[in-house]
Amino acid sequence: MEKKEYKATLNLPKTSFPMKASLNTREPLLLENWAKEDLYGKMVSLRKGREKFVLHDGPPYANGDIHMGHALNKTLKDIVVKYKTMRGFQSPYVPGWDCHGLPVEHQLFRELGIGKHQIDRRVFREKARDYALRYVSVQREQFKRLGIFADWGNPYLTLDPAYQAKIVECFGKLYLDGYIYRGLRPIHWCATCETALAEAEVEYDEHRSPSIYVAFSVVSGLDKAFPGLGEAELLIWTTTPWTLPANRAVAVRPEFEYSAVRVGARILIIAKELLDRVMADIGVKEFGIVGSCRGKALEKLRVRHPLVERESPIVFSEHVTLDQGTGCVHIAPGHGDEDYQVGRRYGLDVFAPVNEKGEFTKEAGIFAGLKVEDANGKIIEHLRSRGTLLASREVVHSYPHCWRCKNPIIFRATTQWFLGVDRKGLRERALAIIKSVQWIPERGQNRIGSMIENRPDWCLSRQRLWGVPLPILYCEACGEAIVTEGTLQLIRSAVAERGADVWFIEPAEAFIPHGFACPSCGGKEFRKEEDIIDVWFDSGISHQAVLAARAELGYPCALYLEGSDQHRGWFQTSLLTSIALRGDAPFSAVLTHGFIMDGEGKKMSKSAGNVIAPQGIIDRYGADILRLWVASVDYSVDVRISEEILDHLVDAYRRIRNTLRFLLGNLYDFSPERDSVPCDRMEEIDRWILSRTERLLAVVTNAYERYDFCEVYHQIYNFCAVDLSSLYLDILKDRLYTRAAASPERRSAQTAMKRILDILVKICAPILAFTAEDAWREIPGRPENQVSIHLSDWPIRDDHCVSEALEGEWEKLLEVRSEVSKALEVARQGGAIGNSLGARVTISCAEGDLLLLLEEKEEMLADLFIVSQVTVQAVPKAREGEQLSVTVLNAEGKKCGRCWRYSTSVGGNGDHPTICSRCVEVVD
RNA sequence: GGGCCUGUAGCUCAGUUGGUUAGAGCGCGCCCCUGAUAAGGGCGAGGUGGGUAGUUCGAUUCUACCCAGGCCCA
Repeated sequence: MEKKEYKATLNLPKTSFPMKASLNTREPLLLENWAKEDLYGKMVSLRKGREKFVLHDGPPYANGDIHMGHALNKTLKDIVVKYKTMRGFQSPYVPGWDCHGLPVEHQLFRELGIGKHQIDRRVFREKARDYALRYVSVQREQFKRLGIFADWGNPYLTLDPAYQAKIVECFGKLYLDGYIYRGLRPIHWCATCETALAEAEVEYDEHRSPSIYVAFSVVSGLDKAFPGLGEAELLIWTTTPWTLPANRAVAVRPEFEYSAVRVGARILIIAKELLDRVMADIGVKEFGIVGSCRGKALEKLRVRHPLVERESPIVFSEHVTLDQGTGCVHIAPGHGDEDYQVGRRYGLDVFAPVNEKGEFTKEAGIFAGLKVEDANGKIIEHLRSRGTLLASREVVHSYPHCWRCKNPIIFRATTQWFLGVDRKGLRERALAIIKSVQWIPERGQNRIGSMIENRPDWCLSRQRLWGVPLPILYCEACGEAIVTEGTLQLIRSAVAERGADVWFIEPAEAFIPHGFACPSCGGKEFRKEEDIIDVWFDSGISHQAVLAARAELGYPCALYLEGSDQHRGWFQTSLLTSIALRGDAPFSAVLTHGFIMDGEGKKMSKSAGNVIAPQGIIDRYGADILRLWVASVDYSVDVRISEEILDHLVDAYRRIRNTLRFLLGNLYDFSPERDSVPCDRMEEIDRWILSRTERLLAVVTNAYERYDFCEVYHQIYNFCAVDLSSLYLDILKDRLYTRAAASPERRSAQTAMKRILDILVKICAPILAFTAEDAWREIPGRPENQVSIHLSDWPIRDDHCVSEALEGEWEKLLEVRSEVSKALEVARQGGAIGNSLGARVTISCAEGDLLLLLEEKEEMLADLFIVSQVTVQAVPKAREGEQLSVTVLNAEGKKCGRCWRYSTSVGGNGDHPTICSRCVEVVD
């Protein structure tokens, strides 16, 4: 027989699982196939009656294409859902979208090229609805392309009439339960957009403001603090002179020390620690301290308003600091949140003589009609003329701006509707319930806890167009707010039937029960509230509109999974409403992830030009590469992505894919029922790798349970690269290819490979959703009725082949193998050998346990080292550290033309003069 | 400015309850193979552990400050 013909007698790998993935063309075909099979539907129905694990989707905003943040978030969710499904849970996943709110309004106004007052509300709302629905469908297709399994045909949308009705219902219930109140309160207000802004709608940016020092002369009580001083002035510092007309107090800190300082003809009271800085700032070089006291002693003082004829009290506030200013802080409860809080404590008047356009009202006296920004100059002049101005300059500092129009905004007291966080002990209950929720990572508990502890009441009203109306009516006669079971019932059913637009179509009477009269004055005429509800309320009650409303889900659910910014957003709004409405948290656990950064750890932005979009990654590499990236990073902190990182993932993917391919390729003639070899009759190395594989399964399963996907990734990857590719499979080639196809040795290897493949493909499946599916379909002996790996069960651990002792021995053998490799490399570099099969290795080992082990395993060492011959030699006990030495010589005999190993038996058979005796047996 | 968080080889991650020469895989360099072949294998070189100061016999691991970056808030 010729050399070439011997090749035909080998069992070389065969598989239709291609080396080249071509994910960008292959994945869409799988998606089509999954859709045709209704895989999501099957996934849910397969687990009917099983224990539930519901991950509740936080609704992304229906605006624009999805970005990496969306991709990360949805992929993490999908990994969880796929894993839990394989574990046997019923894990339905209903996706949602947040459809109302300012972003849609902004985009739409931009597209239409008009402003808030230039369009009919009903016409605008129709357009807004179309706009949101357009992006729902854009994003839905983009999410599907990522391989996310979800109830795409039946998502939840906050603009659905049923959802809107639930918003009305929840608001109504909270109202009737006493959580909602109407109050005058300063809020962020954009005078340009003429609207209140939510906290999330405020951006901080540099702004140039006046920086002035103003004296408030003490009119009474001075003797108590500074006996005998006669007269003095409290010095304050502010960057918003326009808030001075609304001044209602001056705040100090009781524990600070205050000095009375003579400056020229006047005596100023300033916090002692800030004295030098203030004097330098107002340009005073000479001054003398004439008295000193604690802030506490200032409490009974009254001071004269610097602009108008009135008096202000001194109050205490923790927010007075020594960072800047004078230690005396001007308080305008109508124009600042902290001021408001202080004012509430002291019963101060919430005064804000500024209208919605940012102009002073007639209550502001001589400043009436001026825009507040423009009034600063006039106010400063006025102070100067009254002799109360000590210094005036300008300062550039961080200042709130409107996220839409980018103009500086103001704090302005307006009538708003609030959810009282301290009503009925809500805050305290929330703080307690937080402790019973599992936060992943744990620091999330601390984070949301301190936020809830400090958060102000929730302003629920918005002066906008696109949202659900506040279901409140007012008596025309007396202004009484009307919210009753009766009105709510009418509103709720009208909204459920016709959508929230009905509020703006029908007259107020449509929502008034027959014969109803104002309980306060008996009035019969009513008008509707014009404001809408904050969109955070929309998504915040999804636990009622979705979890509680859909039988397949259920309230509460197992997990919320969002970016860490949602500690202030959705987690909190969901928690507060859920506790108020149902008395408990809507989730058992909350998992958060970080944000996407570029390769340098900087945030992505158009202007920096470092944006990487998911669509680009999918087009170039495929969704599985993106999914693998998601799994590879530690999402508990910010994650990075760059071309370099993606390149590495492509390499890693290829390694995993080729490992699967090699396993598949060597199982083409293996029938599990017919050919499996029981564990006790397997080759030792096969038992060893099975032991390792079971260990991998245990470690990976545990990592999935902890949502530690990057551990999963590293374990799988290292197993493929190290245990399999460079070791086990490399050694196995000889046996697989050259032994008789049905020999026990080869079947033993295949039995192991089949088990490895089953496990590997399944533990990859939640991550490599597409690749695992393709590989799985190629596995021999798979039950025909299972249409998808995603409908299969998680592997059950088989302890039969697990052996600590065996793994322990092998750890030592592998150390020897590493020594042999080094020696082989030296021989190779010296040109003595090429392929390691050209070598004969002699191991000299000192007497001891290792020697005994090597002698025991001597027969298999040549296979283990992939050389032709191995001899183990005992040497006398050597010095420490020189237990082992390896000698490499050319192999004995001739190279077998079939198995390529060197053997003295080559030439021994007349019929087959070019092959070794072992191969002769196989060929004959 | 405040709260929370991050900073270990080019990359992704380990680890150290303070203790001998800080690990893995990839990438990189050199080499081998050509029966996983747009694959496979071997060897090797890479880290002042963000910086400074302190506590300690000893710090990457503890403390303070600083720098860089992130989320949230002001």
